[in-house]
Amino acid sequence: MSQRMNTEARREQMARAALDLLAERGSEGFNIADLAESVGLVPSAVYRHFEGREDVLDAALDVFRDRVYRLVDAARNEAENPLMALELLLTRHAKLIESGGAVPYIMASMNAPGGHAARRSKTERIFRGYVSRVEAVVRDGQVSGQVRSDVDPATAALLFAGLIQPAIQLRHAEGERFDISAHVARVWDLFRRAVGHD
Amino acid sequence: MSQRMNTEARREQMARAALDLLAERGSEGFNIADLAESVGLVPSAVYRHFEGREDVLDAALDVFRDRVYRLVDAARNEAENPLMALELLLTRHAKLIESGGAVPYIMASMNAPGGHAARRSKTERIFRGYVSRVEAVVRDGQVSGQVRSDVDPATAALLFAGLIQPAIQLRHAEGERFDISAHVARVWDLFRRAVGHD
DNA sequence: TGTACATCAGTGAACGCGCGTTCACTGATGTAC
DNA sequence: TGTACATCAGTGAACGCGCGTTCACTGATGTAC
Repeated sequence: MSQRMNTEARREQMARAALDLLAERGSEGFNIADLAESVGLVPSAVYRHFEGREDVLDAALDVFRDRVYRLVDAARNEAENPLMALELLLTRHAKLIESGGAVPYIMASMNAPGGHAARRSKTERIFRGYVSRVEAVVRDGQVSGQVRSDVDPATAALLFAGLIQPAIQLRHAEGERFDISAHVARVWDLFRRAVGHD
Repeated sequence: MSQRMNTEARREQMARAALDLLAERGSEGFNIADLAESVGLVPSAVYRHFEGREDVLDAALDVFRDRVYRLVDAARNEAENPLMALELLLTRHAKLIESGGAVPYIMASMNAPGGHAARRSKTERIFRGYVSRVEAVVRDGQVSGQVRSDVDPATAALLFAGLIQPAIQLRHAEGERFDISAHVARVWDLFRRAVGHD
């Protein structure tokens, strides 16, 4: 028998591990056997802590949501002004992509059609939550005068989300050869010019 | 016995049908039984024309590739100048999304991690081909003077790809309530400001 | 402080469903004479 | 123009693998007295 844990701690651990697997292989490739192995247990042990596969994915998405939202909130709190908050958020996304962190890949894969209906609507809610948080930062930028007042915040927020998504894909395709940080720096210049003054 | 067809015609028909199913349900939800049904045949009939599931998906991606590249080429040929070509391409993407066409959804889902290795590398090649075609249009724009010469064409092309991707996702999430055409018009203004003069 | 008992996380064997795939067959269509 | 034959697209039953899920069990850990 492996190391015993109380069910709350185990659920947490498994949800995190599931998120990592999700990032690597997508929901299509995610399976209970691999999840169990990644935490050193046997497949049936998973059912001590989750109702089933979908329940695991649901918990993984909760972890994902918390991480993404925290990423935006942290950037907003730490930066001196709204535009710098967005720049900080963007470079942190880039860092996560470089280090193989799960968050960006999941965000990218949320575009995919199909899959479990409830799970799909959950990822959509998470994405909308992300975008509306970015939108709030854009509004801050308008108040502070950094962002032009004729810019539609919702549109700018979606544009911001679009700065990273194709880059994630190229990174996945070309690996190390694609310099994410350099790309992000260049695309940030374009974004600033799009929403800023002059 | 259903309507007989020679194998070339049937392959074509099935590849197209497979692309539609792929757009609706993703590769995860795609299955041979539904494909067969959608062309009025029995599952085993599929194997008269394809080696197996992956072979079907491969053929569907060929159809997809041809359509996407043709979309870019057509916009480039029909428009008066490079910037108008990109605008035309963008509005056509929007139209396709509105009408539920397969192309945009597949493009979006190409971000997803996991899946068959060969298939994945194929979608990556297709995406790179798309981006490099857009990049060529951006270069044209620099030659014609519409696009600033300090803009990196590859970066601008990725930014362009990012204009549509998040919109596809919101459209999927919010359905009719999300006005894609209006969004695309607004985000185009931002893009033009990002890469154009003043 | 030690013993008896209850709880509950982890195990391993087995089940069963979905689904891709195979194969011997049918019968329509096109070709040779 | 009609008959015999070859070809080959479509059929349906059956197979088998992968994988999610169940369940009776084990034994570690924590609690009551």
